[in-house]
Amino acid sequence: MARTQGSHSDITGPRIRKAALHLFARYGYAAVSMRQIAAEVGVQAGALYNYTPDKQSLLYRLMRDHMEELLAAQKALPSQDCALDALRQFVGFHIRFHMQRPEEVFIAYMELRNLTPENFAEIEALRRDYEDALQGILVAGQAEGVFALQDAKIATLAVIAMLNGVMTWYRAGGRLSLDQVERIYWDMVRKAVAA
Amino acid sequence: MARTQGSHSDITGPRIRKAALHLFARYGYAAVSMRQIAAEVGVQAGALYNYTPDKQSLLYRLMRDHMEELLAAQKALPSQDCALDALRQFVGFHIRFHMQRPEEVFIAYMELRNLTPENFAEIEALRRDYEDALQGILVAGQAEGVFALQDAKIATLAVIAMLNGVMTWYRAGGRLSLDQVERIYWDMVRKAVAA
DNA sequence: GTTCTATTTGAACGTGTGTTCATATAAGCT
DNA sequence: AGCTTATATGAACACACGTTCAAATAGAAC
Repeated sequence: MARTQGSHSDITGPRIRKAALHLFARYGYAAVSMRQIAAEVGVQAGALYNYTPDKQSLLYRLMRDHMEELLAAQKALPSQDCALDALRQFVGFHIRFHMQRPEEVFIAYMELRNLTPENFAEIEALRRDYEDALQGILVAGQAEGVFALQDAKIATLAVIAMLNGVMTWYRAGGRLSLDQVERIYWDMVRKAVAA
Repeated sequence: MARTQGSHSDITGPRIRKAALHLFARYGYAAVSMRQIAAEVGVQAGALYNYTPDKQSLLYRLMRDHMEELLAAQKALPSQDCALDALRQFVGFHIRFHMQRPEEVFIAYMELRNLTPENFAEIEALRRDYEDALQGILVAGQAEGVFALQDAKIATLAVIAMLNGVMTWYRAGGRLSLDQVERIYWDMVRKAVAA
């Protein structure tokens, strides 16, 4: 049981991250030990330290990678002609992206308080970037006259909170398809911000 | 430092619960030790066990008391003539009740996974009771023809998720008064479920 | 087939965990 | 003033924690 250059190393690293992801999502960062993560990978605890400087970095990197993926995917969306289309696209994107990564999403807002202050600030900045994208759409829609909002910032947070609620109940194979879920939420969001 | 019948006992008990509330809300159940709680109260760790059988019960009782208070207060609301008024009343109640207990609210949905299965089932039942009250209003409104919902259950969860979002950003003394916040959210909820 | 080195082990470090319990203490009752 | 008893102490229990590191190991390179 030793190395295989660019083999064990390339395999163990991702497996550790995946195990940490599952366990943090299931039991919470503080309740999961390095030994549990190691056991899930099939390795001794000491071996983890070839891949992460410490437990905190394991959490931070999971969150940062998730947020950066989210931002990159959002920025890659095709631009739309009107705010209504942009909002529809955003709602569909948000629901689908998050549905595909329930564990990352769960960790990303349950474990914020377990980040060191510096790490927290970085993640929080990424989150604000994402919120700003939605807020931009809402403000543009107000200018177009298709949206009517008493407060754009609060509307932004309200829409995201509502959409994130999907995560708490949706289970693949349940009574509703993803398409249906998307339609239902789009209907509510559209009406909530409508002029 | 010993007892005062119906004095130390009546004082230490609540102080322990209050300390646990603050610390669990701030750092999370798993990250808080019995010794930290004891230190906050100004007592040794062993003394806590005169007031709680174990750490788990401390968490469970905080959550159960909170949920029962919430349910009792909700059931005590005056009945309304129409679903629209009932929904407006519910939105106002929900926002104000939760704003007054940010720590209890935070714990009640961040620490669910740290409950034993039996305790979790009980809390979850209480939560469902509360959701059912809102769902009843929405269904009644559909019958009256004032609400139009593709799916009443999802609308219920969406409204609650949206309202709970307030907790993540509202700070007393911020740029918006509670009345303003209530108006803004009521505006969005009303439109989201409107026929 | 030998050497080299990336990778893993396994034990150890110091500290902290939830919980228990014999002992000490001080207030209430008579 | 003395007795009783509710309350709190403080040490101890067995175990778990994150992290470190010398030593062992096994694939890659020659």
